[in-house]
Amino acid sequence: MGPKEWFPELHPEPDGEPGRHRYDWAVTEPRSLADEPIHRDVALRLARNEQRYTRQRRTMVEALASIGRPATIGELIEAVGELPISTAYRNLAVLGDAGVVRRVNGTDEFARFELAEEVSGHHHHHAVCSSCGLVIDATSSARLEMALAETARAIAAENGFDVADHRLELVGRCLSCARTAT
Amino acid sequence: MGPKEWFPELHPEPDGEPGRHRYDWAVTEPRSLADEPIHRDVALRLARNEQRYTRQRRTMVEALASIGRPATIGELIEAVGELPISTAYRNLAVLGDAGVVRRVNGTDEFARFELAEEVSGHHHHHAVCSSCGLVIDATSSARLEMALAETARAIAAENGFDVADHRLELVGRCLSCARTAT
DNA sequence: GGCTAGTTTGAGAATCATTCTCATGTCAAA
DNA sequence: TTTGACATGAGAATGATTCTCAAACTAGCC
Repeated sequence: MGPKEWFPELHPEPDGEPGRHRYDWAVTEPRSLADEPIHRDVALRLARNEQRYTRQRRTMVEALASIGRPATIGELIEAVGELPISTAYRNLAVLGDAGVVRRVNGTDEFARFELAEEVSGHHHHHAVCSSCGLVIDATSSARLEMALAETARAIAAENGFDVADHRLELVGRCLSCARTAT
Repeated sequence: MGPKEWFPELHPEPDGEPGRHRYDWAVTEPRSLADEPIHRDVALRLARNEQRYTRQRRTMVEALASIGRPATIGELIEAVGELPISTAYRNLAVLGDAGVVRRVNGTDEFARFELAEEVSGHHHHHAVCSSCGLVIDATSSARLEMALAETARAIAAENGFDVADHRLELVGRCLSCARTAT
């Protein structure tokens, strides 16, 4: 198919370098790659899987961190700005394998993604809006968390299931949908 | 277009009635329609939505009840025997609107369906296998259930979310996958 | 009994989120 | 700089779910 134009309108050739294009996802800034603890952690987890922490992936991690709740693919792409769908899904899969992001199933048909608790350092549960599908983080006190863990442990013992984790899901109406009657 | 053959190989014309076909979903047994409490309840809920409790739908409800855990479309079809996919999805939607069945999201890409707790009378939570996606019911003692409800209530209060329900999900390995290493 | 209106069904087409393909660009290490 | 391995982007493919519509059914009326 010959040398077709590849993303030319978004990334024109830099001046003085004909034939060479600029790519946002190039890993060209070693200085700032690990200047934040979270990025250092992500880079380490990716390295364990022999994966690179490219600029694209860093942008995605930062977008997920800034959104602060499980984000759909659309929300993630919007937050990042330029992000092809195929790359978004592929990198989410890579980050998922590395234990950096976790996939969250809500009530609608859209998958949502959030930073894993081990990366964000933010243990939480989820409140799901049964009307619009919005998922927000729900934190709890240490006392409540202990009761919940104890409950989960006992339920697991009663049912003979090899439980590694537990998740509490609160189903109801988000503030926006609660305002709009029915 | 024209009068094409419609499902002829599965439901041949009954003897002596040329031109007439037999359909499994026909509502032709009023006697046994409501002879069980659960069927009476389901019929009532469907009637509230101006929907009929056809034989197909009753078969689906019975299959869901007998499976005893959230079932995938494939499992449901297998349990029923003859059940077109389109009819299965449509009736699950109808039963869902009537509050008879509930959709359960597991860890894999398959939606699962179970009888609503109001119909089955069986309050429970779910244990999800992170390996194969199997979802089984997990019951808990009254004491644990109270602690869990209290926890959910407090978390909801802390986060200002209009919570109507809560669900606990235990993630781990099912017995079958725990046996098979890795 | 038959007739009519509205409902349910089944097969296949359509939808659409997600995954896959592959040519091309980029990185890291000699 | 060369080379091999990995990352990317556009589009095609996949596949669960939903939609379409003609045909078959039920309920209610005569």
